[in-house]
Order: sequence, then structure tokens, then C-alpha cells
Amino acid sequence: MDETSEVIRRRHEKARALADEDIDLYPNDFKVSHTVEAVRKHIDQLADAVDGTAMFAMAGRIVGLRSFGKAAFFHFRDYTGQLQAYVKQDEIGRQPYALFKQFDVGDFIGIKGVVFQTKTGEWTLLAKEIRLLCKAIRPLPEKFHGLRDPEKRYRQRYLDLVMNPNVRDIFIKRAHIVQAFRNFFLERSFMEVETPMMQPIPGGAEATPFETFHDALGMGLFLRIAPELYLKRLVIGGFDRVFEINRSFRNEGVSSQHNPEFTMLEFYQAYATHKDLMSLTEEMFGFVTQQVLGETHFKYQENTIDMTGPWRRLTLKDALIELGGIDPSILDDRERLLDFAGSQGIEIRKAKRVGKILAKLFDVLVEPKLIEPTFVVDYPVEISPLARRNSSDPNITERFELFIGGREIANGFSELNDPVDQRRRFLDQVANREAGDQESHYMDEDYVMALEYGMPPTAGEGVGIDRFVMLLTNAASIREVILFPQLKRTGQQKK
RNA sequence: GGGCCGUUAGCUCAACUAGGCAGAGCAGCUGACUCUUAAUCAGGAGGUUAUAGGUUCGAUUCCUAUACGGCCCA
Repeated sequence: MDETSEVIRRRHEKARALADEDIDLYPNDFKVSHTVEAVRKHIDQLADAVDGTAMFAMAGRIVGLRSFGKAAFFHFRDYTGQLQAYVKQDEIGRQPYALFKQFDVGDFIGIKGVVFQTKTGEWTLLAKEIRLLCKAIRPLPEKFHGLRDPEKRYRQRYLDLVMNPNVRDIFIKRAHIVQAFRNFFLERSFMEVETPMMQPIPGGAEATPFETFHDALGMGLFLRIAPELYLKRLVIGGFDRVFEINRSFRNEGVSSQHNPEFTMLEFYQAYATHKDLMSLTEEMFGFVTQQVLGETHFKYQENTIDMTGPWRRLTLKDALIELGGIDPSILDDRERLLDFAGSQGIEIRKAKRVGKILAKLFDVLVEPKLIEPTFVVDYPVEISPLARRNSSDPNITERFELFIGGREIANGFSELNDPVDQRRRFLDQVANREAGDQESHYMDEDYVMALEYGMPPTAGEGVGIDRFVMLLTNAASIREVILFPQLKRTGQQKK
């Protein structure tokens, strides 16, 4: 369809005409002396810019063009910003100006020139020389409305980034967020590591994994659903403070809240407890928010959220009673819980145990109400197979989850380092799996063996980076904060 | 997996409720124009209406299926 498009055909013809004039359409020998940002700084600080004697060699993409008979203004953009340029025949000569007339919005150009102020006061580069650096064959989307079609924005994110400055800002902010987390841990003597994404036994979360196959080893492998068990092996190996910021993969539905690959921060600290991590978490999110936004509160959708700690802490059961409206007397009664769930229209599949039912009720009834940062603690042991039991109540674990803006943002706990209990917990998970719960943990004897060599008392936590980026960028969909979100392939790509 | 909505020119959108020659702005093209900034003025061009069927004298419009996307629910 595109091939018959008038606009594209014209561009091809133009490119051919330029090539016939011995113009290189894709040269790479232009040397840039200044970015847009550097020129603006130069103007502020040095007189030679103002008196028009300083020469600048600049390059970028033409993003808007206003052409007259023998002169033209255009804006061009590099990665630091956008600047207006003024080209006139009197300055560059007849032949070069005739060539310049063949340039289009979307082309990359290199200009050498001096700066001046137009009568409206806008600093502008007056071209002494202008060269084509790359001829664009396809036209950019409409200049005023930009690119709106969500499908096109995701499939051709490069166009989205060229046309929509707010989208560009989201991903710049995302980079700053990740950098701020990284700095936070590096300042505290944590070591950044990379652990396997291809694992023989997927562990560290309750989720369905992707499967793949290694031909040479003749071995099935899973894409990791979490890095947890490998990071704890590193603590066993003597790296007392480690963190990893990287992708995990879960073979589940795609929605505005879920992408099959997503980014998690996980960190582990020896000789710390879940309570230490809760304090660290308050500090960490406060730090990152301050670094990125310059303040510790922000607006997310309808709500204003303040990240200043300390945050509210409540137990899972109290949350269910207070915010979920559940009668305290039924919390340990599986049948009555199922009845209650049914009365609320909440479907509980398979023969789930009390802990699972409580978690499900919490997801539906409580989670959306936790707008301000809130820690929920005291999770049942049967849904926390890797967490240390609470010293005073063996049925609950030393675990917390952090909720902000009605979503789970982090999950942390004191780690279970008793290998005997760990094996029992795995066996319990295996029984669940055999009872039909496909998300239950696998038995991982290799990990139990590692624990048998001794893991120091440790606490660890995982943070959903994409979700946190959504909060700080006020994004309603996870696709707005992932550069290339997963989409179905189109008919053309199918083969 | 289910429900609702969408897909029309390179891009942004009309033509809906009532089936009757598919329109506009931007981009592109031709011409004019050496301080414009969504430049302006004049002219001309651009379409397999997502795909495949059906109903009809006639379908962008009504019906069915499919593909892709969005929102909501599970």
C-alpha cells in the first residue's frame, strides 16, 4: 500500500535527482562541534556568539520547515534540543540553495554557521554551509497533531519518539529512575550483578514461565520469572549486598498492567531483616522520587501521592477487616471465606487454601484502596515459600508488600535460610502443583543444597520498576513506559 | 477467555443517528514570496473505506466471520 503512495514516490524521485547531481545521500564525514544545548550555553556565556563571529557546526533532523522564495527558516533537532536555522541564498549561494530546496522535513542535515537573534528574539543559526546527512524516504506524521494511533505508536516507537515530546520525556525519566535506584545501592556498598535469565528450574515467584530449548546441550530451559534464588546463592557465596536490575518473564496475559517481559529490581542484604528493609524502602523511594521529580510528592491519575515516610504498616488480616469489610471471625474458615468470596462475585478457582483465598480477596477488595504508600505485613506461610517464619507465629512470615497508587510495587522479606524447612516448603508447593495450581513453586534441590552450606541471616526485596515508572510519569498503561511493548504480530510479519 | 468500541489519503479527522458521486486540514506537488515559527496566498493531485463474504438496484454506512488495536471484566 505504501509503495503506491504519492508522497513516498516523490521522495524516491527527489533522492534519485540529488544522487544524479553527485550528492551523497548518506555521508558520514560531517563533524559536529556543538550540540543545541552547547550552543545555548555558549550564547549565555560568551560574547563572540552574540556578535556573530563564533562558528558552530551542528547537525540534526529537520522537524519543521517554512520556506520562502530565496530563504527559509526551519527547526532542527538533536538529542539535546531543538534550534531554529535560517538559510538564505545570499549567504550560501545559488547552487547550494537550489539543492537545499530539495531537502524535506525528516531529513538529517549538517549546518555550519553563526548565531543571531530574529526580530522576535529567537536565537537562530544563520547557515553559511548546509549539507544533507541523510535523506528520509518516508514522511513524518502530521506536525501539529503528531502520531495518535496507539498501535502505530507502539509498533513504530521511533516515530512516537520523534513526534511526541511527552513520550520522549517519559523514557528519559525512566532512565533517570533506573539510574537513581542504581546510585542508591552503589552508595550503600551493594554490588550490581547479572544472574541467569535461562534457568533449568524457574523459581522466586509464583508464575507460569516461558519455556525454551538449548539444542547443543539438549536441554529444556525456562526464562526466569525472578532472579531471587540466584541472588541468594551469591549471598551464600559471600557477596553480602547484591542487586540486579533486569528483565523477568511471565507467560501470562497481556494488559494495560502486564507485559510478558518486565523489569525488576531485586536486592539482598545479609544481616538485615524485613523491618530493616521497610525502612530502607522508605528511604529508597523517597530518594528516587526526589532525584527524578525534585520533590517527594506527585499526582497520579486522580490522586496526589506523598512519598514522605514513615508509611502506614498494617497486617494482611487487619487490611482485610478494615478495608475489605470482612468479618474477622471468618478469616481462618475456608468454607465461610469461599462463601464470602462468592457473595462478592469473586471467583476462586480450584481447591485453594486459606492463604490463597485471603490473597485473592485482598487483591480485589483491598489493593485498589491502598493509594498512599502502605506496607502490608504478616503474609501466611503457605503463600510465602521462600520467606522466614515469624518467630512468634509460625503460620505467618516476616514478609511485607508495598502498595502505592492501588498497585503492588514491592515485595520483601526476611529470607528463609533453614534448609530443612525450605525443603518442606518446596514439597508443600509441589503438592499444590499436583493439586492443580500451575503457579506453585517447583522443587529446587540445587537451591536447598546451597542453603545447606549456610546462608547468613538475610533480607531481600523485589521492586517492579515498570509500575514505579508508571507512577512517576502518571502513565495509565504499562505500554506507555516500555519502549517496545509486546504486541501480536501482524499478518505481514507472519511467516 | 468474555463484553464494549475502533480500523477511511503518508498523518489527524469528517461522511453517525437516515444506505445514494468518500470530504477537510497538515504533509507532498506546481506557481508567488529573503525575519518565518501550526508561515501566507493561488492552483492542482492524492482512496482496493483493515480483510473475506452476505443483504441490496446501490454498502464507508446494515449483517456474519477473520485480523490487529483500545477500554473494561475474568
